[in-house]
Amino acid sequence: MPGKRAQKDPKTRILDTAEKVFSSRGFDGASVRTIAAGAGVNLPTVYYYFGSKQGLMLAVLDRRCGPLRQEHLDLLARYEKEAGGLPPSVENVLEAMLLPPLRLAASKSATHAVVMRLIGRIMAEPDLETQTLLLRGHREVRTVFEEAFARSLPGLPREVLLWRCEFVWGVLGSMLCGSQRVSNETRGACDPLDTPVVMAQMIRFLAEGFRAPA
Amino acid sequence: MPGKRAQKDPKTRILDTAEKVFSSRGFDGASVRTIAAGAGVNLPTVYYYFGSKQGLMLAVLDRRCGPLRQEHLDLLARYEKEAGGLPPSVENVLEAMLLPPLRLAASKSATHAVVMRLIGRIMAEPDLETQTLLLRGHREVRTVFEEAFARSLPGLPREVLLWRCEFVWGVLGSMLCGSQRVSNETRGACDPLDTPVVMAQMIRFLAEGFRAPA
DNA sequence: GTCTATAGAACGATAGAC
DNA sequence: GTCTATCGTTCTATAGAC
Repeated sequence: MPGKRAQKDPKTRILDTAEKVFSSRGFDGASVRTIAAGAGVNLPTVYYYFGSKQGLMLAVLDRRCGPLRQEHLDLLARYEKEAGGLPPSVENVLEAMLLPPLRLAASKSATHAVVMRLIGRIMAEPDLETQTLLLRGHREVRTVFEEAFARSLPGLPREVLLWRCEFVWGVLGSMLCGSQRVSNETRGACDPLDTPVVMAQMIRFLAEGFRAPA
Repeated sequence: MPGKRAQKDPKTRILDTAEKVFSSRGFDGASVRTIAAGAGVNLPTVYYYFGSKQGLMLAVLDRRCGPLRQEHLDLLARYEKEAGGLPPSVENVLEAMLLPPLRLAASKSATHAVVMRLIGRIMAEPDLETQTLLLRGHREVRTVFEEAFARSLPGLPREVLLWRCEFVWGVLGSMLCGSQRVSNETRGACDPLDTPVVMAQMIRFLAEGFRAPA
């Protein structure tokens, strides 16, 4: 263990800074130089640890995606268990889907907050190849929730279910990357970083949508 | 009028190319040089007509936003008239909100198609000032639909209505800028460029959400 | 209005000393 | 592992001839 007040190691400082800068400027808008300066290291240090700008971006995502996926799965497992054999309610599945990212986005520790805006932004990533690469860790979670909804709504045709899952990911992404915009345009009436409120509003709205007849 | 088969004027060619390039690469990822080359003009010609990269982006948006807003208003007015004094159904308001951009996005004439992806992408624009500038033409349309929903759902508290409008714009944006992603991830089962299908799916889902009790 | 040429700065990435 | 220095490229934007 390092000294009582030692700075974090350079690799961590670079990741912390990178997720802030990528989050606020986007991948193209961020520069490795800015990240290096913010982390208090020299430019080649970034390349020593991460090889390239894209490698850095992937490392930023990988650091958060594991824990986030685990939160998703744990929450879903808890509701499945509470339902005891029966499928959990649509509301509960939605909560397992939405709460972990929204809670992270609203986290007061800025280092957790920004990466969620980043994830929202990836959904609008221009380059399809890059986007696919960045979303590779998302596929498993997608599938898990597709199946959870299928159990909760056994009558719903597969195609309709897929559409509705996409709608939910779309709303989530727009709340994650557009929290400032939403707050601005509603003159403060709606703040996506107010987790309890946004959760309640989203779940009520989306649950009814999911239950609409096909 | 120019000759029978004369090329369009340079200004138009630049705008056509710019909306393609901005749309596929994003604002930061696009370069003025690429746009100039694609339009068959030299680099300074772009600056002669549009002054700066941001000026070009604004011109690209302005060219489409007027007609699009008009489509929104015309469609809404038609449904208001058809309802004859009564408020139109939530489904009709949703259609007036969603159809013009989705139809444009699916347009076979590529020059109309791309700008819709671009509009979706603006919702994820990193810089808040730029985003506000780019969305300035959107405010009037936002307000019009807020009021239309308020008439169709008179019992709904204002705050809840604002949240639900944001959810709809969020879903729309994600379908506009993420059509390739959605199509990929559902292995072709859901194609946001299939206008009749996506309209039917969205309206059914979102209308029920809107009608959920507060 | 459209061109050649280029300024001036920032970029991603690397070589090589220590 | 971390540094200085820099390569080679690309960028936005402009000066000035025609």
